[in-house]
Amino acid sequence: MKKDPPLAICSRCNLRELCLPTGLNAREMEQLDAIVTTRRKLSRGEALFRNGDAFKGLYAVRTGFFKSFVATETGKEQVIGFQMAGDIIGLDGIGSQQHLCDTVALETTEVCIMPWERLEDLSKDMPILQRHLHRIMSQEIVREHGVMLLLGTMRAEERLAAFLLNLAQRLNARGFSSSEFILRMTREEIGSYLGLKLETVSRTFTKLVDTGVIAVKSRHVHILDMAALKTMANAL
Amino acid sequence: MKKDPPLAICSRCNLRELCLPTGLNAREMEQLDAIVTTRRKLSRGEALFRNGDAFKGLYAVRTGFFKSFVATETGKEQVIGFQMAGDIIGLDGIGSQQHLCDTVALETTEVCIMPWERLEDLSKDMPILQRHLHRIMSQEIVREHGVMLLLGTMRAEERLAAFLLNLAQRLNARGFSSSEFILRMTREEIGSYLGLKLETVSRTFTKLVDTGVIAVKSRHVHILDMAALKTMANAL
DNA sequence: CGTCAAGTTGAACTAGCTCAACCCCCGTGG
DNA sequence: CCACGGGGGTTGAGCTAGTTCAACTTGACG
Repeated sequence: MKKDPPLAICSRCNLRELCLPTGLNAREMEQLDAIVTTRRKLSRGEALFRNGDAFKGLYAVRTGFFKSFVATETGKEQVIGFQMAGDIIGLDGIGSQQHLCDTVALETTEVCIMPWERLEDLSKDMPILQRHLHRIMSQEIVREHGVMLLLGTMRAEERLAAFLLNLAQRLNARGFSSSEFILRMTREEIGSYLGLKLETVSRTFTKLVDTGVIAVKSRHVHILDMAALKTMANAL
Repeated sequence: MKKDPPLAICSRCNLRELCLPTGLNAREMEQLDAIVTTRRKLSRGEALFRNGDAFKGLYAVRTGFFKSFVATETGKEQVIGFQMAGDIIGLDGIGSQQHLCDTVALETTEVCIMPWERLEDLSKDMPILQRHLHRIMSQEIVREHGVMLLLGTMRAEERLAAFLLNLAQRLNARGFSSSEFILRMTREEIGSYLGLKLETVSRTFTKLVDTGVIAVKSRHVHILDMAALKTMANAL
């Protein structure tokens, strides 16, 4: 974790449109730049924060993948999301001022740290930022509704199809191929997210391969028939 | 839907501590009162809003129960929450300025309407309100993590136990009995929320009755052994 | 008093789980 | 350079929790 005076990078960051509000003037941009004074690099398996850690601010993913999960005393774990470049992490901590889930790097990653106090402060005089924060939180709520729908009503094939589609769309929005990508998570982690056992995830993968919808080589996924995949997911 | 000049009621509302920030001075309280100019009564089955409706503001439940649910084009429905007095409804609409789920009254209800523009505006000069709004959204995110854990990892008995406990706690926080209450939703609605079929919900109820943990007479539930129920839920 | 929605219960079925064997990388150290 | 060790992945066989379908009961309300 290195610390230096304003990096003045947000204004030139290629993830700008993803994690920042649009329509800021130069002065506002400058003020925002001033907030992101710290970055942090993590390596595979390292925790960005743990359940119970004090909440200090939000994190914007610059590179790499994360997983967030909640766990019970009895050892059950539920992955609640995978975050990639441009995603904002840490919203769970705002309410109680401490984190209520774990977030761990799935590979080498880098995040920008945005101290919450300063965000709250700045948003008072910057309506665009205020609106953006509200938007991010609201969208996270909506995203979770989708996951609940998936967990509550969909069958294994539908779940996996929806998962792959979601990944594809998000990668596409970041300028990557939406039809060919590398999974950053294990079958077990996918299973935990989808409410399935890893064996079921594996079997469902081979089922999708057998029907010619995708090609899979370990973690390398190639979507061959996007339309068919969409039909299978048939539920956002 | 009746409309009259400032009802000046928040300041005297017995749900104050639930839906409003604490620590407001008289002037701030007055400003907040001025926001809630409208209330709305609904009867059983009536929709507060539907998926796609324009987002106008948040709703604070005054009396009665609601359910919110998302649905797919293919007819699948997932209940994402039940709201009772003091709960805030409508956060899903902030991001896109339109609602992305349905919310329907389960019985005769009344809500206070809080126009979003005015809330956003007022929160600029009222840090306590700003923080409160952030808190509400963050807590909703955390709540949904709990539901995801339930849907992804728990078995039928655990789900129902967790559901009943949650209801009991929330009713208790509102001054009602935590051991005896009336369910406002059908078995089917409970099932939709818990990711189970109505028959499974019914069977699980009778299982809990047979083991002496609860007594049930149609929608009337009596928790006989709170400790045992907690053990079964064993996962928040 | 009849009707209809909601709830219960039974019996057969099945999607996904469990357990277990096996394979395939890939990195490490001899 | 090769052997080996171990985490991740696949596949099979049997099992089980929960679903499905269907019959029946209960209770609220006009």
